[in-house]
Amino acid sequence: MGLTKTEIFTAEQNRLSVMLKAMAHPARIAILQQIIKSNTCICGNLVDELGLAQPTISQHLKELKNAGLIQGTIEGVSICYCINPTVWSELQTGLGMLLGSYKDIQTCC
Amino acid sequence: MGLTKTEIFTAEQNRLSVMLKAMAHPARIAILQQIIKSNTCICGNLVDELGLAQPTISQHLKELKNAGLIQGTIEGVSICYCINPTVWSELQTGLGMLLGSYKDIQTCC
DNA sequence: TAAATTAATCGTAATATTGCGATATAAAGA
DNA sequence: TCTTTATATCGCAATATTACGATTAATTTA
Repeated sequence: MGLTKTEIFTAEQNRLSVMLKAMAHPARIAILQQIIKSNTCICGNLVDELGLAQPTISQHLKELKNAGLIQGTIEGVSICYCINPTVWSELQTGLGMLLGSYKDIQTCC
Repeated sequence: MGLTKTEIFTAEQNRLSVMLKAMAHPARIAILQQIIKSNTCICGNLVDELGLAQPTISQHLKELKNAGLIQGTIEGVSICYCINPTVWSELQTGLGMLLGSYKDIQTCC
């Protein structure tokens, strides 16, 4: 298989899982942190900052872009990436709902 | 390959990515929601609630347990699963740092 | 126009994930 | 003890992910 059965879940569950999967890699977490830190929008210097090859970085950027978390605009020869504010707040809302729904009161387990 | 280069990232980045990967599947999101909703700790009725086979559910539970997000205690014949409060708050902190570090002020992209 | 720079894409190898049928394990009840 | 019930594990097939060398595409500069 290797194929996720998305049809038996809600659109919200599938959407959140797509965003989480995009973030579920140390390189992509590092990329997001870099983009946020260097608020001038980072370009291809990610290859220098992280220790991964250029095609690998490019692929990780693509996945973040596919999930909608980041967006890129052409800036001359290089490309300027930044957080997509809309999707970022969608992520915050979705995660907030899930994480916040648990209240540490149960004495069950 | 298929193998993540964890050695070039920080422990925090790797740890967060492990927790996110555990959550990055609609079935596992659904399982977490069920566990939280039925605060009496859910057991094997997940198989009925979700439309997945028993071995598949068992495997998803294992991955959530491996990431530390849930814990299970034997309750007679069945097993009682619940959220691990410590790891849950670790996750909230880690995600809060990452998500909160972005301020929507940039006019860059 | 030619060279340089930057980033995407192609192709491939190694490994991981997903899903499930079949089977094993372990505790409870007859 | 034998059966039932609840889960875990094994093994497998299909697919996805990760990483990167080689190459391509696009833009800027000489």
